[in-house]
Amino acid sequence: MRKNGNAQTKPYHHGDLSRALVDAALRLIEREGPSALSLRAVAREAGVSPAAPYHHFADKSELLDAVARQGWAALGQEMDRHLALANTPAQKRIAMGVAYVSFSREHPALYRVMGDCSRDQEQMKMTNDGSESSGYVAVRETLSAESGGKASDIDLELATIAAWAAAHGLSEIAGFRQFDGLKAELGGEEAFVRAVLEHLGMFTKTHN
Amino acid sequence: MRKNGNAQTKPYHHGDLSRALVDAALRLIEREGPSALSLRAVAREAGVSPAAPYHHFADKSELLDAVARQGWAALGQEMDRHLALANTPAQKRIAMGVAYVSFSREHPALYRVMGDCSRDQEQMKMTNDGSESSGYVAVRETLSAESGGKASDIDLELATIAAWAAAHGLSEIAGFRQFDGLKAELGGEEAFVRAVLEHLGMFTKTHN
DNA sequence: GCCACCATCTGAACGCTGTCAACATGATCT
DNA sequence: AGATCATGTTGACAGCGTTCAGATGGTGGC
Repeated sequence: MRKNGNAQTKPYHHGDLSRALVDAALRLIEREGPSALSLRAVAREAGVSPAAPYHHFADKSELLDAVARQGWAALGQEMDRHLALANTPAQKRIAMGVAYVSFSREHPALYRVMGDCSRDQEQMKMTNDGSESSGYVAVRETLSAESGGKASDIDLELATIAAWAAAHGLSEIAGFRQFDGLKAELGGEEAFVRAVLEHLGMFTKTHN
Repeated sequence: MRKNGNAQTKPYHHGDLSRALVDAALRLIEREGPSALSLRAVAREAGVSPAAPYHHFADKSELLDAVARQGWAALGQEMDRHLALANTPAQKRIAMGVAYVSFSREHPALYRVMGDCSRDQEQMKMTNDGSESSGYVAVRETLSAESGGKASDIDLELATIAAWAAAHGLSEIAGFRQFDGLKAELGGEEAFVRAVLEHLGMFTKTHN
């Protein structure tokens, strides 16, 4: 009845409404913020009736899922781009963190939708299949390289999770007004983000 | 016209509807989840008409604000409780992190409301006045003690922000299913959280 | 070339939501 | 006692997600 699989088959009437709806949602989200993102508004933006999306998505959350996937893909590209500019593992680790937080700060509404989707599904939805996201793997590999390959698998996993948690947490609080003074002092938000990330383990005792 | 200040003056008809509404919201949020938290549902739960809340809160978000403040207060108490059980600064740092994440994991719906409010107001709303939250100060003091008082103010601030970001980030991803195996291996979710927090700065180079 | 089929889109409807204006109630002050 | 005003109710409005019956029009079989 309803397509749940790859919605890539060309539609008949519109042209490609699935994609048009996602694009309309992305446009709306950047223009009006996440609270303005109603199904009806998306349909309006795409120029179709409020019921039209239901032939392509089971419900609103499935449309938001598609938007979120687009967002995670873009974030992954951004991390790759920053990664290519860094040389040492330590530089790479920081570069990925800065890329992650910068993206979330430049597209806060989209990042919010991405986070809501992940939370609802209780997983990082960065790939549509069940495999690990390329970003997650890249972080772990960088940490592995930084340890000289001497870290155990479990330590590596835990450190990767910690890094991811820090990036996500910083993404959500970096915009708080109480940091405005500190940002000015450090020369901008990116410098602030970099500084925070560099202070992550400042007082963590060495592990055995 | 509408009270925006301390809504603690005893109401006439109901008894204390402001508080009753917040309590009803907390009850609803734990029972039905955050998506069921509509103004009308809260009024229903409190046994009043849908328009009654508007004599105590300007709009829905102001009611949620009050709920969030209650949540931050409870979280602060929980952190204090864990703090009292730890001895060394390092233990205290970890204990506060575990307390934070445990609270958010035990009351996920409430924590979501708390986060949404903070995000909308672009600040950590842990106190109703503009002062720094006691939790934030406690973290900074612990980190200061751990450094032996030798860390600069700015380093201390950055490290505190990093710690807060990590705790918040871990709160949001700790429930993801992809960590279930790791949690089982480590002996439960709290052990997992503790392990992640201890790996926070695993590969961070020493600062100068 | 025609027709039946079916994916796609529309229009109208339902119950829900947040919010408001008008009105009712009743405690408090003089 | 009577005025006042904070508090509560009722009824209404637009907008929301969602569903369903029916219109539309491209596609494959004959």
